[in-house]
Amino acid sequence: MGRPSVKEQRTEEILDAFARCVARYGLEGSTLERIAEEAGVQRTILRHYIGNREALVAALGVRVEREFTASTEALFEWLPEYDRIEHLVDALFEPSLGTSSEDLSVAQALISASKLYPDIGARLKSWLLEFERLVAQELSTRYQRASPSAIAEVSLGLLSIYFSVDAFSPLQLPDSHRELASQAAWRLIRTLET
Amino acid sequence: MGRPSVKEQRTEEILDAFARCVARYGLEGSTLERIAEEAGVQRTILRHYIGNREALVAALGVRVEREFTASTEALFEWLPEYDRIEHLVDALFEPSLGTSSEDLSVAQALISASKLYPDIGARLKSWLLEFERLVAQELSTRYQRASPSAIAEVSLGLLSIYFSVDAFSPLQLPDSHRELASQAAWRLIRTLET
DNA sequence: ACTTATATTGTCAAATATGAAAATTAATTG
DNA sequence: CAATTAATTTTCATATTTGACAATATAAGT
Repeated sequence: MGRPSVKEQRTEEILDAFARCVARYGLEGSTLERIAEEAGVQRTILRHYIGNREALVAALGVRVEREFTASTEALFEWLPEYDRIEHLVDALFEPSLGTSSEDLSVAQALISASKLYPDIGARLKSWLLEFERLVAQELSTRYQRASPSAIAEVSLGLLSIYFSVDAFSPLQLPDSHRELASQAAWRLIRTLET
Repeated sequence: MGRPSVKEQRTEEILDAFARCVARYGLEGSTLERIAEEAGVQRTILRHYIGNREALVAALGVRVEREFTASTEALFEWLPEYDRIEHLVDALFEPSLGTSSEDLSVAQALISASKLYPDIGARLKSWLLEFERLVAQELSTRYQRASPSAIAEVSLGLLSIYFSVDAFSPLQLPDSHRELASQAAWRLIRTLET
């Protein structure tokens, strides 16, 4: 009995708003006021449902790892049976396919801040390593004769290029940059042939 | 006559401290108090020599562009006559050669914040494009038969990998990651052969 | 209608961050 | 040492941020 709880939804809304703020203002720039405004609620609501700033940051860390891991795995699940790598590269470099650009901004901001929040750093690290592992798996399935170290090098390079496209995006480089990045990724992948 | 001015040195010290804070706490997380403490002066000193927060941020932008551009060009000046690309890659991926890791953290933080500070964004953009231009120049001197687009792709890929090594560094990935990144860079470069 | 559990709003105090100016101290030159 | 110029410290006001709790409103079940 009693009034039905909206704790789940509110918590989601709040952490979503928090993530959007982090993408825009960075972690330290995301004040409780801003988060509340972004979520369209009073500031005291944040405290009521989640807790103080420390608790909010911790909750964001947990949520981000969960979401990112899920969407990364969803991406690989979604890959069709054939031309998997082609689809993967398209998803990584096509604007607004796969992981959203905002997510990567959040990831960057949290990685930079992970010296102050080691727990978040650990979570993002495990997400990233899993991402790398999935890419490597994909590559070694296609390029069975490639050595493990070659696979590791290309996987890392691929992810690096992928991340950089987003890291540079606030600079409003010409659109051609995204295409160049995609081509660079393919260059790297092709080094695994024969 | 009168007491000798230390404006130059103080200004340097303050902006250095500011940069260190930005690397650690991000731009929004760098309060005047923290910067002052990092510089070992009173907060009012910042105001006296540079101005309010807005002026400080603007000054940091100017300084960062100047410093980064200078050290990037110094790097290319420093390259010997032969094996220039080998030395360049070493400089980029060897820890603590060339541009310091802290500088790149500052660059990342400022790039993320450049939506709020368009002027800083423009400065970093021009630095980055110059960096890319220099790399491209180096590559096309060595690989004269490579097409301009191939050169552009590899230059961008190279810088992306370079930046990512630093972007990921707070995660304390195994040391092997740096080596993998370097190898990935070489893989990319070798695609320009013949 | 009453109870109950929860949502939502309101209020206050403390801590921190910023802005601005006045007052003081220190080094140099004549 | 006196004058001068600039460095440094002191002080005050204001705005923002955060924390904590009280008070009220709302939607269920009985």
